[in-house]
Amino acid sequence: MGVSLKDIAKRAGVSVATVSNVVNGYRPVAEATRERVRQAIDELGYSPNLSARHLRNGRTGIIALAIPELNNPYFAELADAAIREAGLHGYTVLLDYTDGDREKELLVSQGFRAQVIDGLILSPVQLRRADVLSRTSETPMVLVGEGVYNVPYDHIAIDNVAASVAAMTHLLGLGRRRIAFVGAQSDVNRQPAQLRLLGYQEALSGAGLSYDPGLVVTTDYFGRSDGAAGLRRLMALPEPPDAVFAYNDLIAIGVLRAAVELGLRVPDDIAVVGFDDIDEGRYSNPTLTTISPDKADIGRRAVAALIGRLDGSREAEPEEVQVPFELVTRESTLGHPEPG
Amino acid sequence: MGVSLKDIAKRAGVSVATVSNVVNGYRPVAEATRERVRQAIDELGYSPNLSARHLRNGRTGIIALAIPELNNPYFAELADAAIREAGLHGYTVLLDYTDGDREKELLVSQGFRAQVIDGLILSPVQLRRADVLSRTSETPMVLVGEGVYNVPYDHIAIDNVAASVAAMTHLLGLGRRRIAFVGAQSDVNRQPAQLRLLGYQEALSGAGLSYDPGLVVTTDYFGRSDGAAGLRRLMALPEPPDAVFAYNDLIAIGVLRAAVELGLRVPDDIAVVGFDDIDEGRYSNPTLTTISPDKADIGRRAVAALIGRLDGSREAEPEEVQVPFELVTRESTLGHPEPG
DNA sequence: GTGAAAGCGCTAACAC
DNA sequence: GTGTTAGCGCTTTCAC
Repeated sequence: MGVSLKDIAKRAGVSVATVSNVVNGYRPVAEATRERVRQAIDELGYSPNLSARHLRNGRTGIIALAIPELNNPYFAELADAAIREAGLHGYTVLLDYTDGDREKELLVSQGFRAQVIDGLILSPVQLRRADVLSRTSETPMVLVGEGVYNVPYDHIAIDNVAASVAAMTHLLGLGRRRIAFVGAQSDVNRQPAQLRLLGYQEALSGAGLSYDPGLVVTTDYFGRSDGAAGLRRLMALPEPPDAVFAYNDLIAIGVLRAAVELGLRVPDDIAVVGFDDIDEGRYSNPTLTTISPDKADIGRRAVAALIGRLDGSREAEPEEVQVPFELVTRESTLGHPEPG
Repeated sequence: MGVSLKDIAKRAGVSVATVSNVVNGYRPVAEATRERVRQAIDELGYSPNLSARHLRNGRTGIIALAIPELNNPYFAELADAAIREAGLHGYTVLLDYTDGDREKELLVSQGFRAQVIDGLILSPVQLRRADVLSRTSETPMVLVGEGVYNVPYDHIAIDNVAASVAAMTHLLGLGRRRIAFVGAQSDVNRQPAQLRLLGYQEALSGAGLSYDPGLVVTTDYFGRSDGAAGLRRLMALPEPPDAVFAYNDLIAIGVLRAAVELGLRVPDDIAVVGFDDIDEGRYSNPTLTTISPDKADIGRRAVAALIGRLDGSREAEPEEVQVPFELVTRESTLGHPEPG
């Protein structure tokens, strides 16, 4: 199985306990002894067997990040940040997929994998508040995103309602009056969609506009194709919209694409705002105005909070951590710059 | 530490060996006994401790997938497929980042993490053949992508030269004669870029065209911004190109964006072909003609090959597995359909 | 400052 | 078909 503590101990002429102490530094070891052990380790090329260590002390050094999917650049960026931050603390990240499926989210939160991981960061999509409250697993957990509020777990997210209002205010300020929302979910438990829709409604009523349910498009999922299909439906209305606020950037990009296919000019005929600020929107034609949550910050804070719980340095009550966001204005609402 | 085999054994009134056999099914167990054990497991909520199992049999059930980055949708899709396939076989995937950095690729291939993982799938970018040949780690490894050839490891990839020729043949067939290549790498060790460039050159000479090094743009990396910068440089030439073959889709999308900014019509003024067939290219404006490797197949086969090595079912000599590819033609070479 | 030894939970060889 | 037990590599308590 490779080199073990015992091998080193034999080589250095000391006990395994001493080698362990050199490796971990829990107890002082005489300088000369330490040196001999060091040398033996170098010569034999020892590295600790993590399974044995875990079996002993109940830790694996692995945390799980459970997200709906990786194909969505938003989660890819989030995962990226989380993995880097975890690495800084000596933790390894295991990615888990939920497919945005309630059963899988439940499974993950209930401690499927609990034997392998020290803690869990979950980005729930369908999970209900009651599901979280009735969780029995003792594995520390941190929530990210909009899934669930008011539960006894650290929760890292932006203020979705405020962000949506900001997006809408921008559109309203540009004089748009028939603003559609694409990406509502038929499933009432798809929380994030609810919050963004709420912001949409608040902004409308704040501007003295009435809420027209016909302008709210429900989608099955939140991909590019959903956005494209959404715009097609909207443009078939007797009174089509002059702007779209999309649940996320992927949907918005689908809208942009459908606009081209329908021969519409963006933003002249229809302005578009997305949500997430994925890289793709910086190079789309036209470029995409969007809400930019600080994704790296979310990943970092989630990992930091979880590790704080793991090592006991974070003992305060679970916290709702709000991460900053920004409205990034680009061509899909402001128009193209002069070519050249 | 949670429920152990011993707890179940006590509850069911049998030995731990029997419980183990019920759980793992290595040896037959009488139906009645099995039932009692099953019940005890359900009541107490047992799940095996993987660290202990690993300590015993030297397996963790975890394989690592080391890729340059997740932000690139190509790798996100690949990872997605690999993770799903691994799950089917009861394996969990640990994602590792190399940042396309030779040092990190070396570290990974040399068995950093070796204690945690049973095997490794590596997508090398900078690693040299000699690096791979001098590898000492005994952790089974499978290579994916174009990094390195002729090494004693299973290697899953498409035929990059043939794919590049296919892309070029398409452009040549459309009558393009000044075709640029964007995404060559100054570092000669960036293998994939070399192969695609080779295909580019072969196709040119096959068409009786001379190779103009001025039409080959070297980029630092292979992102959207590199593509945009590349096109700007090309269009500043005295004799600008009438087509671009991009090293990958991200670069191609940067090219599409820069074309808009420069006031060029695609494909009328300049046709564009990418490589990878990421989702993004299906919804870009214009949509992107590209080479479509079967990414899911690559992920699946890599995992299957690795697991075959792990469980001993794959004993043949290491193999170069060629995965099919396809040329997908879209608007960036064929032009827009009529709006409506 | 150092060593001996127990035991974490599991599998597999061996005995019955 | 079932039970007993050694031992995987490690940390940690208790002695010295």
